[in-house]
Amino acid sequence: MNKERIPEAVIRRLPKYFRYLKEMEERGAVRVSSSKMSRDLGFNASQIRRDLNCFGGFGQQGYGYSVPKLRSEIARIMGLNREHTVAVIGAGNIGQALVSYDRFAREGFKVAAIFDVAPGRIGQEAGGQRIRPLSELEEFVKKTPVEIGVICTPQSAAQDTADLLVRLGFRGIWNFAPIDVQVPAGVSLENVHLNDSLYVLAYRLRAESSEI
Amino acid sequence: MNKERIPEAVIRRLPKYFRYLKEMEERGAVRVSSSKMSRDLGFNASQIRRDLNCFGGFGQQGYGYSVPKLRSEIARIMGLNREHTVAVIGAGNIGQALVSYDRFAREGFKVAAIFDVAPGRIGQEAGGQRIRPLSELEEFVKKTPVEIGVICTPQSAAQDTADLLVRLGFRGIWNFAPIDVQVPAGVSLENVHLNDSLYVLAYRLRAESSEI
DNA sequence: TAGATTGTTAATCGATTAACAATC
DNA sequence: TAGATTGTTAATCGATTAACAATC
Repeated sequence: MNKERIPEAVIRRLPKYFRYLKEMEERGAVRVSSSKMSRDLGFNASQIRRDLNCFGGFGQQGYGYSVPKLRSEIARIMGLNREHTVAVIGAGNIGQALVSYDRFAREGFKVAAIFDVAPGRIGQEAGGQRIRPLSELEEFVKKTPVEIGVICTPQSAAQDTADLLVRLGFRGIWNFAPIDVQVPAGVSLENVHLNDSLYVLAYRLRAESSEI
Repeated sequence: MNKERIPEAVIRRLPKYFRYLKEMEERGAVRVSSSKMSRDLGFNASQIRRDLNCFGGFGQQGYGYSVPKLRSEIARIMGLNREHTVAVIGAGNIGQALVSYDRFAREGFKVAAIFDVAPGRIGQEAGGQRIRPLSELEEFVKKTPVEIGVICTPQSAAQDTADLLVRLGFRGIWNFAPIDVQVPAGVSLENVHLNDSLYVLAYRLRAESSEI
């Protein structure tokens, strides 16, 4: 077990391990070796053992890893062993889709409420939730603590929304606006950037077609 | 200019350069230096010069880079100087949100059609498009060539959908299902993994709270 | 010309992979 | 015990950063 800072690359691989182990467990597997994981996930076996050892010695020489134990350890490391509460800011297409997307709820991320500023949207329904006026957010979080704010506003409102969420004590921000919002240290942030992903795809299409 | 393979890390930074230069151009900036970009983007200035030099010597000693020229070069490199056609497979929450999201259309990614298999969805409207039966996809792409397929199906149908898209000659796949789909060489693929991003956020929340 | 800034080589840093002793 | 596989150190690889000559 390594007590140093966890490299970003390792953190980004944790969800892959988790998804893999969850599937293995559902299929009834009880043990797995780093070499089997290597074959299935396409990561180097040394890398897998090294990654897992950042968090503790979960394996056993000569045997490998216990699938249920390793899955539950990784869930614990990622904080997936408890529920998270989420508030969605912006009830446009993406905001509504996220509220309606039951997969997140099934994985423990519960949408407590969805907010918007547009009078035409306030009061409408989205995913079984009444869309509330953003002006009620402050009061709402006083009654119902919420950890994660999801920014689904237009780009122009994204940074202001982030500032508001920080001021109201949100501890994590999941940003879908196509801009890197800035938050102070202590607030966790994931900028999603769907656009960037599409741009990278366009790049590859162009590169594939022009290089041969 | 460097004729070797472009590192993945450089490709992932291209969208950031593009967004930045677009904004600079809209504000009327005509020149920019690597050191100014470094301050604004938070990348090292050497890295920026090195990145841009992968594709060509776009700068001028003593002056820097022309904003409009660099923006248009990067647009060309990423294939953003032309339109792309897109078909969305799966008219659930995310599929419908993507069809309705006009930002993609504004950036040159036009949704030609949206498909589903559920009788309850077929014939309904989403973002001004009639939802078509997936069985019509083959016929559709014969008449209207489509480059990019967007997988918005449930996880269980994702790989089959990818296989179908490959068979029908799609050149790029943008996958929103929470699984790494496999495609043969020559087909470009971006797995989005919204879940993974949320898991990483949960990890950081947990790490922030337990390390101090 | 003098000043500025690129393009590019060299140095550093960090991440990945290989190797193997420890041990179940 | 013998075989298997981890945990961990050492070697390699690649990406980032620093330095500076080239040159506008």
